[in-house]
Amino acid sequence: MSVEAISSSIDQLDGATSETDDSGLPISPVPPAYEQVAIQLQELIIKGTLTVGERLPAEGEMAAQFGVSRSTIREALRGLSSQRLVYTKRGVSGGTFVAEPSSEHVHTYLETTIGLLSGADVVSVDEILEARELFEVPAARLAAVRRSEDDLSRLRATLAPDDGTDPSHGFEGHREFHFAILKASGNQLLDVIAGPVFSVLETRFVRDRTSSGFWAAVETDHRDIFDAITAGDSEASARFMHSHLERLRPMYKRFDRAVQTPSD
Amino acid sequence: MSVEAISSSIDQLDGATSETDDSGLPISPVPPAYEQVAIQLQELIIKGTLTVGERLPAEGEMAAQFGVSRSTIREALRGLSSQRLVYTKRGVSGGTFVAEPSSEHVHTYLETTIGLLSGADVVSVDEILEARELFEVPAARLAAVRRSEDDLSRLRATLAPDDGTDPSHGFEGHREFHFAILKASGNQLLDVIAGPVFSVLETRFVRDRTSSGFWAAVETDHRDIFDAITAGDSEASARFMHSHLERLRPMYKRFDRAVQTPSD
DNA sequence: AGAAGGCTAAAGGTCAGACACTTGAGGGTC
DNA sequence: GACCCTCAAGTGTCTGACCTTTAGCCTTCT
Repeated sequence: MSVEAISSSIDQLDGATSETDDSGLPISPVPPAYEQVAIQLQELIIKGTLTVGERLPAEGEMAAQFGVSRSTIREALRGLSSQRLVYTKRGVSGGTFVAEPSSEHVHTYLETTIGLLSGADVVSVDEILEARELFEVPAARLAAVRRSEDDLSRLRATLAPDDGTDPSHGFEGHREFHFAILKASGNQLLDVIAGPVFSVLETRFVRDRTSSGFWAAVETDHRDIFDAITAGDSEASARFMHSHLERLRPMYKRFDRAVQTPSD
Repeated sequence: MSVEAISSSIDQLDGATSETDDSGLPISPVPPAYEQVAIQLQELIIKGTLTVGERLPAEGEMAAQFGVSRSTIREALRGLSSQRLVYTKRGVSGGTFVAEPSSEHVHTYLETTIGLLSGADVVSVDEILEARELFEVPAARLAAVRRSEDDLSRLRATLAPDDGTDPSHGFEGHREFHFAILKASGNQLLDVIAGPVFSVLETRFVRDRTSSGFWAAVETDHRDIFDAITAGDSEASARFMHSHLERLRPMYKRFDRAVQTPSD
């Protein structure tokens, strides 16, 4: 699985001719060398020829193996590392290593990308809101059945302290509560996908603190959901989450298109 | 919005000191220049300072603006282009341009990443199967209400022709059918998210053709769902989809962990 | 006049080689 | 035995050159 496996899997580059062409013409533009290298390495990683944590050959060695210059190799690696497929370490024990897939990276990527899709009007707020409901209502249902003690205390921590109605609590508490629900759903894939959808709504559409009465109502909703989850009542939990999201909906819609305030 | 906007937003690099540190120590490792450049450009794109389709300055110009070499700029750009934030064109009218966000790219990325997450056992098949059900059942429900004529004919095309029970139809037809349902749901976000989840199941867990009796049952399920969608009966549609997925479930589980067959 | 073909310049793609910086390890000194 | 120094391997960065691609322009031939 080490360097030998790599060098045996490598197609030396010279005048590669790919066979598919978007425009339907028989000719095909040769992709740049850095891209070919990146693709080959990516395949080795995806197929599992290169295992997680494994160290790739040094840049210079790879350059020799692929028959390209070190700069080309580096450009390929930059692409892979920005996709979190590899990471690099400096120093004598340094090198390029196959990265461990992490759901956090996916979260970051999705948040950025969904934000861009919505900013470019490829997807509408309504679609995001609908998707959110599709994700979070089942999440609440699952959470009621699966929540651990840790989940419960995490949820409890996001609720406003007592009845003090701490005004500063609203926004952050709301955020944390919903993330905690997703986590408590016990399905990491749901968590990692629904999290960014929610984040985008929060960061792109909610700007100002709304009236304190509003946050009080939100808080009440949260407590209802929390109680249902604590009681293990999945249907009530789903129902409360549903009506909670209905209450929130107009808030997001109101701020739609009011983004891009040049003041940061 | 052009070069001036960029140069005014650029932090010339020399001895930048970031303030956050994972290990909690007061010192902080300075990220490589290419990364700093990439981050700055990424922010300009996300914030909308650089608009879609806009051309960035030539590599040489940016190198001068950032106070780094052209290689460093290029490494930064490779990272951005592998995230599909920018793309490059060669020739006299060439350059680096801000890319239009596309749901296809998201699909590709998610498929790769979810595949890796499952390959590394970060998420289990059960989680993927559960998430799929969470996505596709509502998709079927929505499709029944929203499907256009195009959607219907696309769906119809994925069904086996008549009763010929074309044996080769099974797998591909199944694939197409589910994608068509997602599309017919009318929610692109749901489509772009659920699509890769389904793809991963198909490409990583289903390998062999199962018995023809199995595919016949699948075909019957598909027709039931199709009829319900055609009739606009959202609840029936959801119900049929649900039982269809229950039928499929053991198939995926059976092939779990039987991956990594070295024969390609 | 119009079409075909070649010239040119701008911009990305690639290369070679050098040097700087980082970091773990081994060895030497007190 | 603890501390410091040096060394080596590897990534990070720079320089400067040359190649390749491509659109527009210009020339030339019909």
